[in-house]
Amino acid sequence: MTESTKDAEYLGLLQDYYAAWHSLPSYNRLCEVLGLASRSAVSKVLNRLRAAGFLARTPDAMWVPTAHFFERSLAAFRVPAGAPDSVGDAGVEAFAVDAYLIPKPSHTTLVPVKGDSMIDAGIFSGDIAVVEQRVAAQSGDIVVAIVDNEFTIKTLGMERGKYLLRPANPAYPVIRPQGQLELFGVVVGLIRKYRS
Amino acid sequence: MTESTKDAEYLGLLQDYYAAWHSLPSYNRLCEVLGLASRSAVSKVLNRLRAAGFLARTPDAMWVPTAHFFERSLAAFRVPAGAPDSVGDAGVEAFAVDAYLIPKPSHTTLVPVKGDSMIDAGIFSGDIAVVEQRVAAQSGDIVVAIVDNEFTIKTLGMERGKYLLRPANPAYPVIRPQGQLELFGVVVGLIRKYRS
DNA sequence: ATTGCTAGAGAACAAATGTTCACTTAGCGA
DNA sequence: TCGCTAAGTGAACATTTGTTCTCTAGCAAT
Repeated sequence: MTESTKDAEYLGLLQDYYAAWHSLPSYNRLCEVLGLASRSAVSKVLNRLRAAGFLARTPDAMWVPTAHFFERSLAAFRVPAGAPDSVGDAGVEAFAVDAYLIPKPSHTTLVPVKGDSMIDAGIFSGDIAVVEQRVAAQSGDIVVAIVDNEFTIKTLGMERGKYLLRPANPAYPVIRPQGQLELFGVVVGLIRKYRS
Repeated sequence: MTESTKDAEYLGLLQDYYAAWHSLPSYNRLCEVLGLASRSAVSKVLNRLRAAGFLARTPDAMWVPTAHFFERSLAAFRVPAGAPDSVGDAGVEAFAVDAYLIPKPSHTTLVPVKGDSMIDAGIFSGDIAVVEQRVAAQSGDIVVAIVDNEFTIKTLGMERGKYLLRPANPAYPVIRPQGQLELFGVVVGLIRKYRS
């Protein structure tokens, strides 16, 4: 928060570069991007930005952006009546969405929601559920189970040591699976799009 | 496309690493991440993934992910009871979360939702609204307006030629702004994240 | 079997990497 | 005006980088 005006500018340049390439450039390229002549200056800038919390390093000493690095778009939100139109750069916030919702891409599937059995949980037909494929889940999780060869989204409940699937809509019955419950995954996020 | 099973696995490992660190690792680290012993093997894997369209290179020859890299698998509607596992499976198509939700990044802001005035519309406190900044909206749109210097999300309605803001919760009153309605934008999408 | 093909191992290489120095410059307060 | 501090320069350095080469093991088709 104490980063100087200059460093804020450097941060902006970095964010723009990242938005364009989804990666941070090498020192040599950073010289051009930041408008610096020496790599040692680049080194100092990076360390300052790390101190300010915008960058971090992997165990292999690679520079990586932190959550703060992507925060800018959200930061604009408590703006009073003025015009928060300084939204500036594209890509950044879009990219944050993906990272925000999908921490484990390779185990994640997007499942379209059909039906209104979960409306009381704010899950509507047409929404897209972000599902992390797992074998285990806890009571209370919203899960995707396979019932009668169809995906179904319900809240996982437990009754006398047996799992059951609870809809969030009084018009639907609780499902008590006979035998093993076929669990596809756990709903970790939700995506909805309005109009076209 | 035609990438082998093994490459699909490599891609998954890369995607997970990227999700965790927001950058691609160096060759040495890639050896560990991919479970390979030689950097030359890593090189070949990367080139194969580039041929498949998942990776690209910057002008500086750095490896960067492409749009394809961020596509998630969208489960087909009615997957039969089997296991619809990873990438190449039938019934699973690619889906880019960012492009889906945010077609116009430069006019789009993410606004955290506070309060429960829209619960009946499935918009909960803690959700994040995808807001496209516009001056005009239609009756029936869910909009972000500025009332008393605060963002508020409501359904835009019209009554005798005047705009009003309708909550989706009977416990809240309809807002009839005096004078000009200060419109921030239109809610075009919604993002929700469950637990950890 | 034999052939061909691909994935991966391993070594060697020049080139680029990131860090650390000592040095210069600019801004600021006393 | 004098220092002091912080930002940036430029060179030097050992490491690491990514590429290329050859070589081997496994697999499929014949």
